[in-house]
Amino acid sequence: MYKKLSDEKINDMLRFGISEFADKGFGGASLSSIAGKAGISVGVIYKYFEDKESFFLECVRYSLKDLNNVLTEVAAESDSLKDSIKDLVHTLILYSREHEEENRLYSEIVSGRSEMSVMLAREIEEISAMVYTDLVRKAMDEGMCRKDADPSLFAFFFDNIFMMIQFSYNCEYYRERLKLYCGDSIFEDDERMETELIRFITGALGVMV
Amino acid sequence: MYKKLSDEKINDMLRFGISEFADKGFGGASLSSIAGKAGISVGVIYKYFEDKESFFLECVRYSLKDLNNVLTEVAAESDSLKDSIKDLVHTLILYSREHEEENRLYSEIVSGRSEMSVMLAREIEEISAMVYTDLVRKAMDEGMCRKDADPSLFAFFFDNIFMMIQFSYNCEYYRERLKLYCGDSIFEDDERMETELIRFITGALGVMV
Amino acid sequence: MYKKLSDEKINDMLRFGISEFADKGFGGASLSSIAGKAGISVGVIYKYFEDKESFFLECVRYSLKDLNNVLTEVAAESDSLKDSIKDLVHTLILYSREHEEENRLYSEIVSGRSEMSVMLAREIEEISAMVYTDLVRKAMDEGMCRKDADPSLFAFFFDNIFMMIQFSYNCEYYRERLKLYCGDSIFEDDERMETELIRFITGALGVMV
Amino acid sequence: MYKKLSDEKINDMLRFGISEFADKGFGGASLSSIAGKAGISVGVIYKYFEDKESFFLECVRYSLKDLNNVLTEVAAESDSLKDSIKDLVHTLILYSREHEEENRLYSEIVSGRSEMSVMLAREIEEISAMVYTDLVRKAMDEGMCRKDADPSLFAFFFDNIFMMIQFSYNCEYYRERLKLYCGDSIFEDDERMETELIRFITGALGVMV
DNA sequence: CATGAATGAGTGTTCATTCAT
DNA sequence: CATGAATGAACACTCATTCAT
Repeated sequence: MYKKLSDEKINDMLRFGISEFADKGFGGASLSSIAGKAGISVGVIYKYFEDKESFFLECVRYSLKDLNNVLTEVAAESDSLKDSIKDLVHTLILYSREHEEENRLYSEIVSGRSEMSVMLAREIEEISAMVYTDLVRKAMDEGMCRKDADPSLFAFFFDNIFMMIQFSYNCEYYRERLKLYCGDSIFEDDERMETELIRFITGALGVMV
Repeated sequence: MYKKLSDEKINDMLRFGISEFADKGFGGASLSSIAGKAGISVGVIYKYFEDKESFFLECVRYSLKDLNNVLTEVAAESDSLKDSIKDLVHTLILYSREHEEENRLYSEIVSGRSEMSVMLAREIEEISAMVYTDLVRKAMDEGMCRKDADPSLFAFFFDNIFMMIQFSYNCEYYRERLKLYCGDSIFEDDERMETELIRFITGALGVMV
Repeated sequence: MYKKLSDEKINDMLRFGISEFADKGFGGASLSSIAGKAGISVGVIYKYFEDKESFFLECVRYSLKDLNNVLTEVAAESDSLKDSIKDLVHTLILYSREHEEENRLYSEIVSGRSEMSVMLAREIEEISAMVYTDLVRKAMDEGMCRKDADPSLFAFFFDNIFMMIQFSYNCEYYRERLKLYCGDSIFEDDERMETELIRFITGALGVMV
Repeated sequence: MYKKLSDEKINDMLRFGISEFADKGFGGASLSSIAGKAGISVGVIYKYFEDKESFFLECVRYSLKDLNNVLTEVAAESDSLKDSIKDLVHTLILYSREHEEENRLYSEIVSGRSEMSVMLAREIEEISAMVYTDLVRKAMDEGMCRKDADPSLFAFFFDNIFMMIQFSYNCEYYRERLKLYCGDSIFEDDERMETELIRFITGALGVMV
């Protein structure tokens, strides 16, 4: 009670929010359940956020702020397209491994049907869309990959696979689906995934060796 | 799973269920609204199904039973890998265009968190997993594509892109995301999508010309 | 539970609604408290009414449908203005005595500040406004009362007193106020009230003897 | 009832309280909104008052202390009953015009159901009850009006009309009701109201000319 | 056996009230 | 002593589920 929620509690509020939204979806999540788990009162959520939607959005932002940044930073660092892909794929798999909840929340929002969807898509995907497209375009200009690609769509396809990898490590349906293709062992052999993914993408882009 | 009541009514029950679940999601859908639209009583849903979730699952099965079959049939028909890809991509885009509801429902289940995810993934994805993997394996055996591919994972990546295309034409978040890459015009230029997708996939698989 | 609320229960729902709204006002009344007292579930109120406001309005209508009708009928029955006033006053006091709850609800709505106010005023007051005005006008035409009156305003003043009498028998503040003027005994001497009220009004209207 | 804090702030607290209670009613008013507008903290309200109701009562007292005093002073000033009535009616209409907030608050309390109703009625109505009764009694003694009146009840009826006029200029329901009798124009013709009200009352009291 | 009215637990949200700061 | 963040009970309202008819 009483004075200023400790930073830790505020953090808990968001963490348990993320967890609940990731598990039950926006509609299924209950604010009082979140408050209970975080050891705060329902009212306090409304001190910090306008309503359930605002709170959800903040959870999403808090959760995903690094997600794509990590990848876009990696994309910017490497010199050649080839290295970029290698680093991206490596980071992607690591990230998928280490951010279960964030990735499940991500999967939750992409299936949402509210007006938030448009806003969130812009916020979350805009930068990576630009970065990946530039990556492809630059490689084309520099003769580092096939010349006949449509950079926007190739970047899009490429990002599609990335997105699906994240889900495939973290969301039940996707996990099971990956098992159908590769068996349980795939979850214990990240190197295999990494190698093949690099092959697939460099092949698609016609990356020069 | 069920017995009497005019077949037509049972059909309506499922069709309107599909429509409502696709539009509003599992949580947002209301059984009485569905019953109302189908011209039956709520009670009858409970005669035929255990609870909302069971009914939802049956709607999903009913809706998606052809979804991937269409693609697997196409995959089986063509002789060469190259033709298969061409036909698959063409069919995929057509299908994405013409089965809005099914695709939105598909997106609803993949993000779902029920214990049924495992069962559903098997039911829905098993055949295409096999077919695509075989397609790649056969092409490798016949020397029609690169030799160094892992057929399971390459089929998986390839199916991932297909899945994302379906969502990208039908679900809000994904649609907005595609716009970020290509602008609004992409939704009026299916040929562009088709061409580039074929290029990307044939490139990735190293399909021989 | 289960099939069709008995007519008695529906009646209870309205009666306890009236009682709660009369006691606590629109804002202060609680639908679950009403449901509890009436021995029904909250949900059932929503089966019968759109929302709290609709339910409130129905309670008001149910409660007040006779209120002014009683008076307007009396006004129509008598031949002379003098007799009308006598009968009206008599009926008014009887009614004030016998319809505690209705009168308290009436007092509740007149102090309301919602958009309902305008609608309710029209529904409840329109007929008596016309009847009383006509009563005065007719008496003027027939030379039964003073000629210099403004029939609309005289009818209005006259109805004002009627309204206040209703409140003065049923609402705490008004009751106490009446006591300040006349002492407790006034509540045990309806004849005194009746006689004086007739005198006051006939005097005001200049009724010919 | 309270002690420190700059007098100005205490004043603000009450003034904004009055305004909020008049606009939204007891239930609708929010203490933090009032505190916010008055530039104080909610806590300070609780330092000075037991709870919301006590604060409300103090607002009422502060607001209404002059309300009836104004009229009772006017009643005392004039010599003849006739002049008194003229002056009272004139002042009443002016007051109704110029004290919207106080009058709406007045209407809020009279319909209130708290245990304080009794106390408030005494505080607010006692003096005018005496003054009006004396006015009538004195006029009777002096042969300035009819002899057969019951001074208490005649004063009561007369004050009833006054109260209703106040509400009819300021409260939605009552305003609409007045419109039903006289049309919108009545709100732009105070002279008409004044003239007729004087006629009605002098008639009722049988004031000698 | 279909019906759909009734149930009641559960939701988001508000706000009077408390008391650590 | 004023502050205002935190509390939590209370509200209107929804809807999956039940079972008398």
